[in-house]
Amino acid sequence: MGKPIIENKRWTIDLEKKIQQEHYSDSDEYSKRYGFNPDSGKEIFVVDTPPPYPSGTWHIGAVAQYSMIDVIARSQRLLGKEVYFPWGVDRNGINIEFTVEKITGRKMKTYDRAEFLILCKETIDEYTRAMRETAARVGLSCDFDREYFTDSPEFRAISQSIFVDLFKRGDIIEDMRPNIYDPVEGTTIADAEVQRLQRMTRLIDVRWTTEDGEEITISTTRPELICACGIIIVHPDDERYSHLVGQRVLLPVQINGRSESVVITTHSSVKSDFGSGILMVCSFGDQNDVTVFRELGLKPFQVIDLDGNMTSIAGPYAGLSVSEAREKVIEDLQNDNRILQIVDKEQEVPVSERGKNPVEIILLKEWYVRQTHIQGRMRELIDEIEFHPPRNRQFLLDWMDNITIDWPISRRRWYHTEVPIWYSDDGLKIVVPPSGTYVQPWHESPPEGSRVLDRETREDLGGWREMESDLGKVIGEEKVFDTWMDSSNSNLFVSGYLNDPSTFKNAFPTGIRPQGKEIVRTWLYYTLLKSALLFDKPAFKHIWIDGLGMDPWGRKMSKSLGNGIDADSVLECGAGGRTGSWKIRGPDKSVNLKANKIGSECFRLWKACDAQVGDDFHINPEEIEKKYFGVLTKMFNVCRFASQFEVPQDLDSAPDNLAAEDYWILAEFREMMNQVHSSWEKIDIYTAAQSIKNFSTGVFPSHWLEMSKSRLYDDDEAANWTLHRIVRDILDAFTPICPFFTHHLSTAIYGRSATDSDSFPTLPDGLGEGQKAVIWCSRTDLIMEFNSSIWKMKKDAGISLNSPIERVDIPNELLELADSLRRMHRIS
RNA sequence: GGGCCCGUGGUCUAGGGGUUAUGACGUCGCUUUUACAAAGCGAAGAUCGCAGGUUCAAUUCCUGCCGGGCCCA
Repeated sequence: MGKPIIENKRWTIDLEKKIQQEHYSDSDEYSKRYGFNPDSGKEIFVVDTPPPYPSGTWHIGAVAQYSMIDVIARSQRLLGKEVYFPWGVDRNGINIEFTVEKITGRKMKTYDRAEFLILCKETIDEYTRAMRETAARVGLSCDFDREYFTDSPEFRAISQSIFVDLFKRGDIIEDMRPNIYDPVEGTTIADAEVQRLQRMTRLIDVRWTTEDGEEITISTTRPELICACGIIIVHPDDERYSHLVGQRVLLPVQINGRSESVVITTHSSVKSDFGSGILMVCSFGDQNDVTVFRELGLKPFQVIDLDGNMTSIAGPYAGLSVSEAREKVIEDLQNDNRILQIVDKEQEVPVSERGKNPVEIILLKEWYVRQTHIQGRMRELIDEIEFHPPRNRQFLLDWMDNITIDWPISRRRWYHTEVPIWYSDDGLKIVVPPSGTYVQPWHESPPEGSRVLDRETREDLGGWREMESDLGKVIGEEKVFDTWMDSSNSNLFVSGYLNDPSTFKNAFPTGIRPQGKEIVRTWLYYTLLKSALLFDKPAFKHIWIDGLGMDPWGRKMSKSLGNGIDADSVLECGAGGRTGSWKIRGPDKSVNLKANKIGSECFRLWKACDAQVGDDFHINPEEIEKKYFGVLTKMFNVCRFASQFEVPQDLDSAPDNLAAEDYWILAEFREMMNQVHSSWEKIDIYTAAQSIKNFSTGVFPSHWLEMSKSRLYDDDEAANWTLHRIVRDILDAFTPICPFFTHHLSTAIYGRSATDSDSFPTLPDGLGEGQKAVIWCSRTDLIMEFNSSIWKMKKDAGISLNSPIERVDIPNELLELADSLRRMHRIS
């Protein structure tokens, strides 16, 4: 026994930052510790880290989620697996295009394409750096040496290779189909990117006239689409209109180059009680129009062009924008005395998620991934995957229930992966690049090794070099991929697909996909789709779907609500003596939250302990400190206490003179550690965290330690062994949650970092297990009750805890502990 | 309109057909026992959202309602 090796009296944020900096500063040591070595011979476990999108500051909810992904990675290392925890950054997409447009005040399409791409790259590089700093600050143990960007040639080459592969198999097709289109941004978008906003619109009752001269009323919010009307429908059971079925009706507006009348028929999609109960079906007002056109085999009219203007079919309205045309049509109808009434009505308008522009459904030639044919098989494959928590599987199944059309993957944007295709002069053949080569067809020719395919049959016709002269002037495709087309390859990329086939064999299906529930319908679904199409396999072994970070009142954090919390402010709270304070707009009034010290370790401990996976969690810095910093202080002091006693030479085998209380606590300890071990195996962070926390701040220090102090001070070998064995093992078991904390303590006391531990610590065989251990565990409650009763007795008697006390009977079951209990409480 | 989640002391949270209903924070009281007052121990504090139903027995299961949240249409 001597002075404690641990000098500080408590854990501090400055100490934490110092350890953190040391931890990341030596990159050799870092990669030895956390780098991925596919040849280690251990079981490979790949984490398909969600590549964050750099867009300024990192949302605290996301940082909290990432810290838990790190807990998963570290716990799997502790279980002896070869973990690949990649660090990827998702940099493709319309977001960065918008950012550059905003910074420069110029729309993308006024730039030269190459020049604009450079601007995007420079801007996103800055954000990328800031993000990596936060990643280190919160303790992520990613393999930063293998950092990947989704806009890198290597990543994009994979996306393009997969595209070519799926094209050859017939799973990617091009077709002229109704597409959801954002006319302001000039691009197609997918169903998953459509959002609905409540807006006031005018519902207009228009008088139409049949061939027989009968007048009928049709209500519409889109009178400018009358020129695209393909058919008029009524409900088959609606007797008011049964006499009209089969008649033709004249369009009440002027048109050009199409029939001036349409036929009336029946369709069950009509709601008879909406408006007059007669519905005009136009190409295309909404998704139902698309369905009716398809079901009835009608030929759609292309009345809106790519700029959102009316085409020649609209006759006098040609060239006007959609909204101008609407006003003009209303005015003309009014002059014609064809408007019966106009009612203001609240309506849900579909808008694009990114640009918030009202979208149109128009006919476009686009690329699609076929998906409707494989839904059944996907369900079978999804059944093989373990979900955490199981109930969150439902989000995915619900989304899949609603899939009725193929996935449009081409976009008319720029900072994305290019569709890797060139078209022959006659348009009948296409040229595709060789696997592994990234191409930009809009400004370059097909590279060496490209192949020529029949555009229709997909048959390989030969090498590009040999056939070049027959193809005429090839034209590069200008369109790009939807960003999900890239990000849905993340698991394949990190598992070694195409780049490292031997690793891929062992690493796929990918170990785990951790993500938030808000992107189940996109990132998760599309990834599963890819694996189903390419390999007929599930993409993952485990899927971990966490809830969302909310403000302290349970509302989503957002700029408009003014309730956001910056991640760095929480991680830096307490550093250099600076406290944290947050002014947050609550439901009623603004509230000031204050905290003195939080940091990464406390933050991670909070997230691990406070909410089960899948539940939304409230982020309140005040509570994080209040509830969890004390836990760190307590555990720190237990270690500090232990550090004053010399560490036994041999911690692997127990001395044979263990006292009864040692057997007891080792039994409790073994049970707790079994619980933690199986929790780490089940990816149950919450239970592991709670188990460690409860044992090491509760029964262990308050009962065993107090009971054993006198033996420890007397240099009792058994007590000393028990103390150090438990403390050392706890640090190992706890290291996934608080890596810097355990690294510091274990290095100081035991000369080796808990973060390096690659096997879950287990007590020597026989110790703390078996029949006797079960009996000891059954006595734990009694031991704690007995101790409490003495403490209470002394308190009631008004004497201090180290005062002697007389005439106390020790319960029969605890007679083996009698000596220790007497010494602990000074019972005479 | 649909799916899912949530409603338990002042606040947050665990549990789950029969318990004395778990723990944390806060409050109050007591205590500086050779680790820890940024601590320990103890106490007070809950008709487990509301209304029905099933049951010998409901906080727990079922139905409906109310309130909050997320996603979708």
